[in-house]
Amino acid sequence: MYLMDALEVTPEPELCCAPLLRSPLDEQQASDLADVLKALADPVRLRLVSIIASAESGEVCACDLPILVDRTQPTVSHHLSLLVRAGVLEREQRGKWAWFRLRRERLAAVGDALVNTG
Amino acid sequence: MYLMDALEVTPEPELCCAPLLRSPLDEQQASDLADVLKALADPVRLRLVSIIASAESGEVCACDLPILVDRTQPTVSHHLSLLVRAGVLEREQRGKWAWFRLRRERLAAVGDALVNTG
DNA sequence: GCGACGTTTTGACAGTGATCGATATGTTAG
DNA sequence: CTAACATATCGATCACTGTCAAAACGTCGC
Repeated sequence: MYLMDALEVTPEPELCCAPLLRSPLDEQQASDLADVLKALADPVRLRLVSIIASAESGEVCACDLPILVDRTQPTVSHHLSLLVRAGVLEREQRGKWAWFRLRRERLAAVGDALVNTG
Repeated sequence: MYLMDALEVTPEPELCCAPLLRSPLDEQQASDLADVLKALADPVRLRLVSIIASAESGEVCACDLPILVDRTQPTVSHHLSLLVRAGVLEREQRGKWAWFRLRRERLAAVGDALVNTG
């Protein structure tokens, strides 16, 4: 009983993003979805995501990325941190190196928000 | 035969957007997908899309939108024209009024690009 | 044609963001 | 501890964008 109340209070961890096509979004919902979309709406960041997504091991070392996207190391670092903050990437420090993995559920949730009716 | 060649030359009308997760995007693909995402990555534009998407008649008069999103009429006009240019909305002039409809195929194509593996 | 009304365009401004060089932080090897 | 290296942060610059008021454009009814 008490347990159930406690659980009731905790909002279930929505992956993100109310569905766009079901009903008019309120300002908060629109702002939340816009934040994730903004994180994705950059050519360099899209290339970073696609590179990481198609890595065989499922992860990529940050050290390889500046050459692959033709940007300086600080610029790439900045883009990666935006993607992590948006929940699209996962970061893991291993020794001196930082490795990045894709959070597919999160990307799928954004895709669903754009497509699904409810 | 000649016809088939002619058809072969004409690229089939891609709705948009190479799949993000199948292989590394080249600069052109990334730039194209980023353009559509940029058009969507704004709270006001997302609200406009969601309002139009959930209209019973399937279309909305521009005249009703400024109040609904709490922006001036020129600002709303600007956002609507961006969405039309991005292919997300369709515009139809009817007398003095401009009516807007959602292009669901296009939105679905963007969603697919984010989710599908290829 | 004229006046009223809906819409778009223009011009200006403030805020944001992508980028880089330089510097700081952090980790490992010796 | 120190030197070497990977990454993050800082500061500056430049381009872009959301916003509005004002003006231009288009369409309708008279």
